[in-house]
Amino acid sequence: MEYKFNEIEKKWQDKWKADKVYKVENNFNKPKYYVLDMFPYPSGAGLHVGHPLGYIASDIYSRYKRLKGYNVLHPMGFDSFGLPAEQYAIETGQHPAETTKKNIATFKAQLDKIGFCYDWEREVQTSGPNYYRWTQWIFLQLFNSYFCDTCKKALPISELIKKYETKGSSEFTADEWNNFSTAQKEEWLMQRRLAFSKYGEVNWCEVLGTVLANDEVVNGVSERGGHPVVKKKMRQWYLRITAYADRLLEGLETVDFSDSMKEMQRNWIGKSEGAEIKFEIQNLLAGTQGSKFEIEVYTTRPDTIFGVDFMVVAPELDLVQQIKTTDQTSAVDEYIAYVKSRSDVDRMAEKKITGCFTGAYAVNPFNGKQIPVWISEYVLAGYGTGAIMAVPCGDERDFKFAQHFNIPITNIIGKHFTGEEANPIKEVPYSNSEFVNGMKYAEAAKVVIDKLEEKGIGKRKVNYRMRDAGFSRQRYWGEPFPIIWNDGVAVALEEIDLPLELPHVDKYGPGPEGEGPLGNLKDWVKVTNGLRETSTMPGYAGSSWYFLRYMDPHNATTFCDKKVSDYWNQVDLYVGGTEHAVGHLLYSRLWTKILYDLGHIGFDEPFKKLLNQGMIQGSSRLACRVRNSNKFVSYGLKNKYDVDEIYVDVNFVDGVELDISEFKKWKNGEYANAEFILEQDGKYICGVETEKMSKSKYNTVNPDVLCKKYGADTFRMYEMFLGPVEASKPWDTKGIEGVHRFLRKLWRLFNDDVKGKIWVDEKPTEAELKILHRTIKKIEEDTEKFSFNTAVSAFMICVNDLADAKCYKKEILEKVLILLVPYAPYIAEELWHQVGNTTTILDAQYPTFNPALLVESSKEYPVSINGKVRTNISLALTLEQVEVEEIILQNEIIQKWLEGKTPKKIIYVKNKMINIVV
RNA sequence: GCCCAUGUGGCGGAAUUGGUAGACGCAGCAGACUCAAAAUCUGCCAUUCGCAAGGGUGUGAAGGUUCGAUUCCUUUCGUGGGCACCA
Repeated sequence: MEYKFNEIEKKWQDKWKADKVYKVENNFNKPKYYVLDMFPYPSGAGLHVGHPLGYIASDIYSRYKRLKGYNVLHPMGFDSFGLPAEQYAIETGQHPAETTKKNIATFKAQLDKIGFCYDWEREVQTSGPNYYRWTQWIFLQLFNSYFCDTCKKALPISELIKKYETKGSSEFTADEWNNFSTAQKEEWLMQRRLAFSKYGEVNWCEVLGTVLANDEVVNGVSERGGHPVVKKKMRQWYLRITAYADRLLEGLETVDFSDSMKEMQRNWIGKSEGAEIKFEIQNLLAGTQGSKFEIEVYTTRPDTIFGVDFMVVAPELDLVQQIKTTDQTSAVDEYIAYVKSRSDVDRMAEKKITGCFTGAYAVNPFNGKQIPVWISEYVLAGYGTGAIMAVPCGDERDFKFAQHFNIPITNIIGKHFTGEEANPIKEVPYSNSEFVNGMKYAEAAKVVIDKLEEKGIGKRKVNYRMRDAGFSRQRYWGEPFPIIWNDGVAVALEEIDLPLELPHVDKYGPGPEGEGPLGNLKDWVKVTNGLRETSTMPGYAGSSWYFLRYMDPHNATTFCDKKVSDYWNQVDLYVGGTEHAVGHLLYSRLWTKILYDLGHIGFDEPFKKLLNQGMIQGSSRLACRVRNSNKFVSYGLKNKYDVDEIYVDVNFVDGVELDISEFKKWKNGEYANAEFILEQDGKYICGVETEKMSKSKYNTVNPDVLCKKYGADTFRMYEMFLGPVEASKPWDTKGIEGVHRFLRKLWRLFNDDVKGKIWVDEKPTEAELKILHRTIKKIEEDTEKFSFNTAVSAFMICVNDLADAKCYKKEILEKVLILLVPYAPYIAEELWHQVGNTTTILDAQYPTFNPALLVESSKEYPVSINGKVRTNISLALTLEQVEVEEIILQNEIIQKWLEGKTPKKIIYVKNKMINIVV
C-alpha cells in the first residue's frame, strides 16, 4: 500500500470538518492556552510560501498544547479594511467589499489546504459591521475618557466635568467653567479626551486633491503622477498615546518579547530626561526693542552648559523670523526656502552638513558668553523645543557642524577631547566649567539644573520622542467615525446607533476640501443635528483589539463578555513579523491598557509572549539574453556576450537548471522560438538573486502547488525544516524531496508497497524503547523552545533508527505518531487509525519521557593533548580524576603523543572531555 | 548618518550555550536491485599533504582571554532589515 497523501489529506479534512474537531468551547473548567497569529490583510495576490511560516509554527504549538490537555484557542481572521482594496477600486471600479470578499475566500481555501486547526466559527473580519460596531464602540470609550495625571489611568470624562463644575482647574474656576458656552466647554474637554481632534500637518497634494501617506510621497512629489506635495494643516483625530508613554515602557518589563523588539519600542517612545533652558537673545533687530526674545532649548546634557559654542534652531520656527539680523536676512530666507523644498526622507538620508547663521547671539546665563545662533535642518521643529544648545566637544553632530562652519570649540573634558572627534563621555571631571569644575555628569547635571531653577530660567524636563497617534484617514475603506459635527462641536453617536455602517459609494475619489470619499455623499453627511465626520479610521483601529473578539466573537451585547476575557485572558503566544514592532503592537498595548483602566477587561498587557517569525525572501532566477536577440546564454558563459538579465519563473527552474521546454511555453509562447547556448554538460544554468518575494520578479511559490505535489504534511514540515522560525531566509523548493522521503519512510514502517500491512503488535526491546524515549525528550524540548527545524531532524533520525532496527511494533510507532501530530497531522491520523484506533489522534495523550531508559554507564571520552583531540577512550561515568589520569596515561596513543614528557595538568570534565596540558 | 540582526562545506542548516565543528536534509559521486526507468537500499562526501597509516589547516578577517573559543571581549569587513539626524 502506497502513501497516497492527496487521498488521505482530503479524507481527514472532510472527516474533521464533519466532526467539528477544531471547535473551541469557552470551557472555564479546563486550563486554557491562547495562541494567536497576526491576522493577514487579504491581498489579491493570495498566499505565497512566506505567509504560512508563522502560521505553521503557531499551529504546531497549538496542537502540541492540545495534546498536553489544554483548551487551546487558535483563531484566524482578516484585517480586511485598508488602502490596497481602495486603490484597486479606484483602478477597476470594483467595490472593496466585493474584492475583499473574494480575496478572503481564496485565503481561506489556501489556509485550509495546509491543515491549520482554526475554529472558523470564531473568524473575525475587521470590515464586517458586526465587528466594526465594536471598534466604533471602543472609539467612543476613548472619546469619553481622559487620562488622570494623578492616578495615572483613564477615567470617564464625566468625572472630569464633575471636577470642573465643582472645583474648576488651574486655568479656570468652577464659576468660570459653569458660565462657559457649550463650545468653550467642549474645547477644553477636547484637550483632555483620549481620542481627540485637533489641527495637524498632513501631506497634501493639490493636484490629486487628496492627502497622501508618507510612502506615497517620493522626493517631495506624489508617487502617482509626480505632483507636488506640501504640508497642510487639517483637522485630524488623534489618540493620546503620549499619556501612556510611561506605562507602555513599564509594561515591557512584564512581557516576554525579544530584547531587540523591546528596544525598538523603547526607542520609539524615546523617553529622555534632561532640562529646558532659556537663553536670552542679545542682538535684537531694530524696532523690536522692549520685547525680549528668548530661545528655549531642550537638552539631555545640562551638565555641559559651559561647553556650549553655538545654538541651532529648527528653520521652521517663527522665532527665526524675529531674531534674524538685517545682514543675514537674505541668507536665512534662502536657506529656509531650501529646507522647505526638501522632503522628510531627504532630510533624513542626507549626509552633507548645511546651516545658516542668523546673525543673532544668545547669552550663556552663567558666564555671559556670546553664543551665535544658527539654523539647520538637522534640528527638527517637532521634537523638544525645536532648538538645541550645541556642545561640539561632546556631541558628534555638533562637532561636525562646528568644524564645517569653523566655529571655535570649547573643551570642557580636558585630555579626553582630542580635537579630532567629539567625545560624549560622562565619567570625567569637567574643566573650563566654573562652578561644576571637577564634577562628573550626574553631580554636574544636578547642580546646573538646581541653579537654573533658582534663577527661574530652566527646569528639569522629561521628554518623549513619541507623538500622539494620528487616527483619521481621508479614505473610504475604513471604519466611519461615530461622530457628528455640530457647529464645530464633536457629538458622539449613542451606543444604540452603532454600528454606523459604511455607506455604499460608486466613486472613490476624494471629497471636497481634501475630505475623504464620504464627503461626496451629501445626503449621508447631512443629518438633523449637524454634519457627519467624513474621514475614516486607520488600519490599526480594527487590529488593536481583535484578539479580544476571538474570545467571544458572536456576542451582540458587548465587544467581549468580561467573564470570557477573564478566562482566555492574555494571548499566551503571539506570532508575527517584526514589521509591526512599533505600530500595531504599541497600539494594541495602548487599547488594552485603556480598556483595562475603564474596567472592561482584567489585564493590561495583551500579549504575554511574542515570537517573531523571519521573512521568507524570494530566490529569483535570471536568464541572460544576448542583447537584441532571442538567444539565451547559460549563466557561466554570459561574460562572453553582451547580455540583459531577465527574470524567469522559479517554478520551472530545478535548482539553477532551467527547464527549457517549460520556459518555451511560458507567457503564451513569448520565448517559443528562443535559442539556447548551453554549458558543456548540456545544461542551461540561471543566475540567482535573493530579494523580496513578489509577483513581478516571478519568484513567488504558491503553497497550493506544493501541497498538491507533496501533500500538506510535507509542506508543513519542510517550511519548518528550512531553519529557525525567527531567521529570515530565501525560499528554495529544492530540499522538499528530503522531507517527503522521510514521510514515505515513516509510512513504510507500517505498510509495505507489496506486502501491505507490516506493523505488528509485539513487545518492544530495550533498544527500541531507547530510540522512542530519546525522541520523546528531544521533540518535547524542541517544541517547547520553538526549535522546529531541529525537531524535524529528530523525527528523521528516529525513523531512520527504527527502520535500521526493523522495528514495526505498534507500541513504539503509535507513540511516534502522537509526537508527530502537531507537525504532520494527516499522516499521523491516518496511520493511527490503521493500527486500530477508532478515536481521533488529535486528542491522544502526549507520551511521557522515561529518563531511566536513557541512563548510560560509560562514555566515549575525547582525549586531547594541548587542545587537540588525539584519541577516544571509553570510561565509566563514575570514575574520579585520579583514576582517569591513571587510565589515560597508560594509553598507547597518548603515550606516543606525550613523547615521554610529564603532563603539567590534566583536565577532566565528567561526561564531557579530557584534556592533557604538556 | 544612527539603530538592530546576521556571517559555519557546493547549498539549507546543527553544535547540550566555553568542551570531539559540520547532526539532519539537499545536491554530487560510486555501487546494488531492474530488460530499462522510477522507487528503494548501501557506501563516500570541509579542505589540504599522503598509496596508506596518519598529519596540517578550517566557523567573514585580525587580535585577546582560557587547559580549551563557532560560542566571551576588542577592532575590522561584508550582507540583510529598520529609522523620526531625537539633542
